[in-house]
Amino acid sequence: MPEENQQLKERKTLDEREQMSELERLRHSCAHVMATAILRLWPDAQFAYGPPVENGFYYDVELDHRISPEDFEAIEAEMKKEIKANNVFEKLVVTRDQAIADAKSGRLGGLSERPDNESKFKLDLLDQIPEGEPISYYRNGDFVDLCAGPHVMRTGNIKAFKLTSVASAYYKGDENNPQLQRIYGTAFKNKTELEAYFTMLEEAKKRDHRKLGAEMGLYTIDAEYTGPGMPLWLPKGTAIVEELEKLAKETEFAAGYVRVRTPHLAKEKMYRTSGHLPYYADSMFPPMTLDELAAKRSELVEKKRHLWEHCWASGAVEALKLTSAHLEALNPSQELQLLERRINTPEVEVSSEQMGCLQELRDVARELFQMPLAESYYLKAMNCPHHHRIFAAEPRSYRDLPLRLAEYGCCYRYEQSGELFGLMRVRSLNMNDAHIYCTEEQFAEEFRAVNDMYLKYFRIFGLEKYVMRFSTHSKEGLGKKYVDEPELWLKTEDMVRRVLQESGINYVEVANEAAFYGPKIDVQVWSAIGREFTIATNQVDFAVPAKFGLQYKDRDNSFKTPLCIHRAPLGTHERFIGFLIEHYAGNFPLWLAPEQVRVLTIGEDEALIAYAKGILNELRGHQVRAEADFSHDPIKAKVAEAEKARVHTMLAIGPRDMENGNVSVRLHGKGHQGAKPKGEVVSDIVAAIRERRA
RNA sequence: GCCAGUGUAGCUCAGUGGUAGAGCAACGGUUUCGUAAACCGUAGGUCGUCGGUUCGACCCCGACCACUGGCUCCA
Repeated sequence: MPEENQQLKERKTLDEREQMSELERLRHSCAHVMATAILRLWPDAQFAYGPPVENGFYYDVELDHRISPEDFEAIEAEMKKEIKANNVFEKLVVTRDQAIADAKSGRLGGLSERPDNESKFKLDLLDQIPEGEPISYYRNGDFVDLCAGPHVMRTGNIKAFKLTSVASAYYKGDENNPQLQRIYGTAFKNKTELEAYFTMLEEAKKRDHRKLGAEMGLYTIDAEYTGPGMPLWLPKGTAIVEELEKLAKETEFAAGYVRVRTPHLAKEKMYRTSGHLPYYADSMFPPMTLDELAAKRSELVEKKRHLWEHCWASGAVEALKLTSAHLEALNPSQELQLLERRINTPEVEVSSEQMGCLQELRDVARELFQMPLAESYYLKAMNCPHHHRIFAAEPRSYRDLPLRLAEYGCCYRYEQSGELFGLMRVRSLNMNDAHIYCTEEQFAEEFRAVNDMYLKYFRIFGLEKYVMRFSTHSKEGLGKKYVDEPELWLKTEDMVRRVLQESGINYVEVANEAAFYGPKIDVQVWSAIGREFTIATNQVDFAVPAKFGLQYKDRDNSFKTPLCIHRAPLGTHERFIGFLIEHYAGNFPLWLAPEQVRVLTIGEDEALIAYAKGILNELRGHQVRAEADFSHDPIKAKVAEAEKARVHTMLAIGPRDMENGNVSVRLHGKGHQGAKPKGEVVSDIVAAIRERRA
């Protein structure tokens, strides 16, 4: 099934291919033109896949020469020649035998036949084309490629294109396959659209959370001392973190959640029991092994080895009728038992010297056996097992359910080094986590309530576009990728599907991407500039509570295992704030702004400063994050600095304001709002924060 | 983890096989001013780290680290 899915994704049906938009045709055609150009420069190149993608196209190529952006100019120049030649994209339908012969001659994905350089990827692709499906080539000039099309009419139709980047990719996405160079480019109907696209990219760059995060002093990543992927939250960033926590705590409290706190570490047994270790050990930090007796232990092991040797030499072991093969198979407990038994069996005849040696050996073996074992602790990569143990901490009745345990717990995941990305992919993460334990009857309602909470958050943050990706299991993965409970899977997935349908949530179903313990829902949202983010996840767990033996006593006095819903609507602080930075372009609404208000004085009159301080203190008394700028700079400079720092509200105070009991208000990015009575301004600010106004 | 690219002051960037430069920020002073930047001065860098080549390396070479673009992964 995984392979099948992969292929479905890569190999569109002919019908689907006919659906290609005009822009996709153009881009796919541009990929052929790029291949043509690359072959002019490096005739040995072997091509694999070259599809259009969301923002352009790519072509995967195998080539000894490492293509770098410095080569783009030359490739683009060759592409321009091919475009200027205005060759027709000509479709040729061939027989399978013909295609195989052409691939073997190196003709497919080439400018001519290439003896000793067969079109190996094309041969493999041919193999995947189902019997009976027509096989076609597309030819432009000398370049002939195995391709189902469709294409634009002529190479000259490509009016605006640009190569953008080079990356590597495994053939068919499988790391066991050869690694190919993937050359990315994009193409548009005309130059204006191409330029608009690059302008949009520039915009996105300006909103990049890494750039804004540094500029605004929200967080820093100290790879040298703290470690890569482990952000340090600076005071300004912490202000945002804590606002989000406050929002989550208030929302969850109102929805009947209770809060818990759990340690960052747990013994190996925790993750053995939960079943996470076999699946995720690689993405956890390696365990810390606590063994205070390590030195003593190795000393005893050494001593025991010597004693065994001595016993062998003295013949004591033969007297016990033991072979070395026999001994090697023993574990410490068996070893000890065996020694005890033989020593205490009267009919075994050994000399007193031999007996002394055996007894000494037995004593060492016993001491070793009785020593406490080393303990391994893992940094927690998820909160669920800890919460399960809280569930297990006391007897539970059906009257206690649903039990909703919430925690803003810090987890640690050993993400692959190449995977780290600003705040979006980190190794230390704070999750807005909660686990809801409920009965099967309660499940639908609980699940619906969780979804409602997501929608509520979307409104607060002004997220208009979202989709919930509902991931289900595959039969083939049962017992491998997924716990082997076919009926429970189907039943639970049905429940989830029904709730999604009934509550009119926008969702898509994706096969084969569930968590190992149950179906999951990933929440995708789109930022203000239309970039997609997966911010949250919501999972059903029908397996792990049973592994921990979690039970509640039902009405009929029988014990039952609860269902568990894992949910994290705000995902991790890290990713969510990274998303918000881009979404708001760093211009946070008042309630989230790190610096909500800055009081700016005009002039340095003592009475004026005192008046300004009064306002500052009043705001702080209301828990408003307010700062002051009483420096010597002219007001123009103070305003410029505050605007640059993205302070939400600037209160300028000069002699005129003081005389009238006013302050003059300026909003970041919105300019001067005029002077208003002091009290009115303060209560407005406080109300806007309380209501979390956009 | 894999492939490729990048690494000069807190930030944005110049620069050269022969002792490192600018603007902004910082600090000190002058300026007393009404909504995006008054003026003068001072200080700030083992040019990512470690090795190699060289009379001499920030520059050339190698390894490592980090970041970036992808791939793979994502409880």
